[in-house]
Amino acid sequence: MDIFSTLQDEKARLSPSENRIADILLNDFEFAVNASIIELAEKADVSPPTVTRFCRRLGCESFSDFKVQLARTAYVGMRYLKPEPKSTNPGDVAQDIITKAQNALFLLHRSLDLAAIELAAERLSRADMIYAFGSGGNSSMIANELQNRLFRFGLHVTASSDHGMQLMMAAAAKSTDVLIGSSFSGRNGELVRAFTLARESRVTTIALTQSNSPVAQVAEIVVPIDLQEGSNIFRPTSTRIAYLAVVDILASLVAYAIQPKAAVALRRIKQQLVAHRDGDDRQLLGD
Amino acid sequence: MDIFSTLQDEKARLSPSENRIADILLNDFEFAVNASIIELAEKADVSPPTVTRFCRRLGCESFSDFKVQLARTAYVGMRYLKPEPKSTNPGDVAQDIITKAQNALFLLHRSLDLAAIELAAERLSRADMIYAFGSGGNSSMIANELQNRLFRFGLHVTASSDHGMQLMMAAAAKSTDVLIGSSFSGRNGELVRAFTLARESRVTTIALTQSNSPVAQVAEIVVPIDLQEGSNIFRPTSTRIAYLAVVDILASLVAYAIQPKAAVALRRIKQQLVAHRDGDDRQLLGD
DNA sequence: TCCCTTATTAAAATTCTTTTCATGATCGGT
DNA sequence: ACCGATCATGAAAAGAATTTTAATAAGGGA
Repeated sequence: MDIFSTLQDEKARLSPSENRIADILLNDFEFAVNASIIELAEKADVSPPTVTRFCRRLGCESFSDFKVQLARTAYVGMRYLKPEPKSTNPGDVAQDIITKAQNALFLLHRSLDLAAIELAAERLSRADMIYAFGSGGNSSMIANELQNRLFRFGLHVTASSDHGMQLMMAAAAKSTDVLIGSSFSGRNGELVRAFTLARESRVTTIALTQSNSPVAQVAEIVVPIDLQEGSNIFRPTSTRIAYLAVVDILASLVAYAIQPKAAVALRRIKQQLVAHRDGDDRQLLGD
Repeated sequence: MDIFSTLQDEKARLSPSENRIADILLNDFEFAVNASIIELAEKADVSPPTVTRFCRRLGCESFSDFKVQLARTAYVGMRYLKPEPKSTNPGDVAQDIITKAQNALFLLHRSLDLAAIELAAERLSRADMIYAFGSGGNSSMIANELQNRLFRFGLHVTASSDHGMQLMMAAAAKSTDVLIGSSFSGRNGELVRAFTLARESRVTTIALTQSNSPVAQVAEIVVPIDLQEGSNIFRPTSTRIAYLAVVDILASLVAYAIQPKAAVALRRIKQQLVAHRDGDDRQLLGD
């Protein structure tokens, strides 16, 4: 577990002096990782022993252990306390985007519901047919991605971003099928309808969405993904990266669950692709 | 700049003793970040002053500064030295995938050609019409993503993953248009043809691909993305995440270049979406 | 109010880190 | 092969930083 979550958890129970130390960590992090215990103590207006105790309280061996933990967490975890890009020049924008993406992954990792993912993977790997639904630029990409990943293992999958088709497919699905749907906002009413319909025939329904959202409420298995977008309206990507990572995890688990079948299918696809190009075997599966 | 690249650069010039220290960092990193200078010196079979000198050589103030730098870089940067997932249980798979994704972003950030990106963004923002091409599950997703991002700014874009259409569109494009194509492998022969055709009419051509690949060779502007996939054939995702991040950067720079126009278009799209749902304004742009 | 618990620190002890200086090795040029 | 210069290294000393100890202060009930 990392320091910042511990800090969040403990902050209320901290004494006034310790709170001053915590504040420095949160506000002037750069200073904190570089300072000696004495400097830090001075800045917080406490004595060095208080700092040592503070570190121990947060689960560290010693002050230097604490600094290492801090630095380690911070590379990724800290940045979300400093929200916006410094300027619109390419270097800063790139840095900001990449940091946000790494953060999204970091937060995702922390909040993953592994049990749900495992269950979802298990159902997917046994499905007679898989329907992957999602609409709007983001979720439809996820639906396509699911198709793209799963068909390679020899599974039967189709993706749709068309509400009408989704409803018809949901109505036609059987109890041995799986419907997996993505909704970033959790408020895709049509998807809710499709899920509801599918559950009437006891089709397994899996939702990748925000927990406690309308979509989450109607799905049998919910893989919660709770990340809020940064306030910059131009940029919805980091959440998508998190979704992609979840799909990746799901697909990998499915692959492991059905190893032999998947390997055969993959080999065939690969041969097909290589024949179609110039025989370079090192290329990707697909482009 | 981070310690690991410095280490890579310097390693050849290091003395034998210093090399032993470097080896410990690379092989037993966990030990290294937690050890005191004395422990580290002992393990490397050198004296503490040698360690101090080693740290200075790598550009750090002191040993403790060095440890902080190390820990900071390591959270993301270090992991790629330990390649494969430990097991196929969900926790390990998730950890492995997320680490790889973060690494892909980390390596991408290091190798970004900002000048090329800036130039590409500038051309995109002035284009009369943008054609986004890509085939195969991965690149076609990127093409769609480009469309999805750019149309929101009021630009004219179309994406295609169909070779025939691509050729026709490339033939029809004018010199005020921009053709942007993605190829993970760089060996998409049809895309090469489309690029070649487009350049005959002096259409601006932008490639997101591996440097020095066939696709890169025919494009006017190359945004190089050079990451090799891990050896696990089940998993091509982390490269895609890097491509997505590049698209994100490009799209953001385009947005900044054409601010007012983009903001208006976005507002309209947002109203449309909100009206269509249940009026919750906090949701994403699209699902 | 008094006593107990907890928080805090000054000072001492300890441990870690760096500097200094001396030694040994290496290398290029005679 | 020899010499001198440069570099690498470590022992010991000096200097910091950190932790422990033990004593004080500050709250919070009985």
